[in-house]
Amino acid sequence: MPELPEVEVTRQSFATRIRGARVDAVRLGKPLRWPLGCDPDSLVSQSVGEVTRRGKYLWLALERGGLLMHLGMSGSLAFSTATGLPGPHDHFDLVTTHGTLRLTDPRRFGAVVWSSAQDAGTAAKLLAGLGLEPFDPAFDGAHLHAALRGRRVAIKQALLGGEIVVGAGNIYACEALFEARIDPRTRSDRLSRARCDRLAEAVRQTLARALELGGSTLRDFRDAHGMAGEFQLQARVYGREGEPCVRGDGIVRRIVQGQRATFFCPGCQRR
DNA sequence: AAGTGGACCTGCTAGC
DNA sequence: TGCTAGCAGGTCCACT
Repeated sequence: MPELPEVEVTRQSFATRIRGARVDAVRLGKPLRWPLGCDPDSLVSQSVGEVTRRGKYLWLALERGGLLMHLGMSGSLAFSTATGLPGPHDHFDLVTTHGTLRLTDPRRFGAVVWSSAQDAGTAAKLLAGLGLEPFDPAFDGAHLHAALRGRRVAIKQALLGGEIVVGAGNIYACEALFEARIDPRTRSDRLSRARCDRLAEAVRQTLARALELGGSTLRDFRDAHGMAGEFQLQARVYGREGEPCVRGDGIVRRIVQGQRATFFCPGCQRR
């Protein structure tokens, strides 16, 4: 579910409220993608610091380390002072003096991983090798062009890979390629510098716009206040197979790349 | 090294 | 109405 905008919207919706709280209890549900990596009780009494984001990961700083959180495909976080009894898909509760942070994740591709200040362990491995943040000024056409050199994969898959730029998942990768008028099947190393300029800009614009709108609500995305996003109303190609292109250049097609659906307009998106 | 496909898990929906 | 196949926002890992 959550791509960068959804993760960032989630972060913003509880970061300030949880800051300075003290952990009272931790409750675990079913196993997530990775084990927590510590005794849950060892988190109790630690105070909560900043909540930051790297790619689609959230980092919740605690006194002696922190928690690296990922929402996977179906995860969402809620932060509330009136958290009810856990349901079948509630797999992590961080009960604090300011409220309870709860991860709900039906498919359990998400994760919450402890990382101590001394030994970052699994968390460090997960963050290693991530590409630039899309809003980092260093992410531009020149960077993209250089990073794509020698890569023969389709540009769509290079964007999704996350080693060049993080944050664009399946929806926003499709949308950004549409904005940049680039065929998602284009071989990465065949993109001119000028097209890389356009694509880098399109990635930033697409993510920024989704962020302003509060993220996507493809199914049931909610931020930690329970607010729905509105980007779905803005998707120009994603999920629009068979519909006329909004530019009027053809009919939106659906293909499969790397076992993921890709939507694009063969009329205005060129190789 | 880069590319490919499988794996993880559950819920929803389209189609029969 | 009820069952089943197929699909879903991510990304790690093993293998070629």
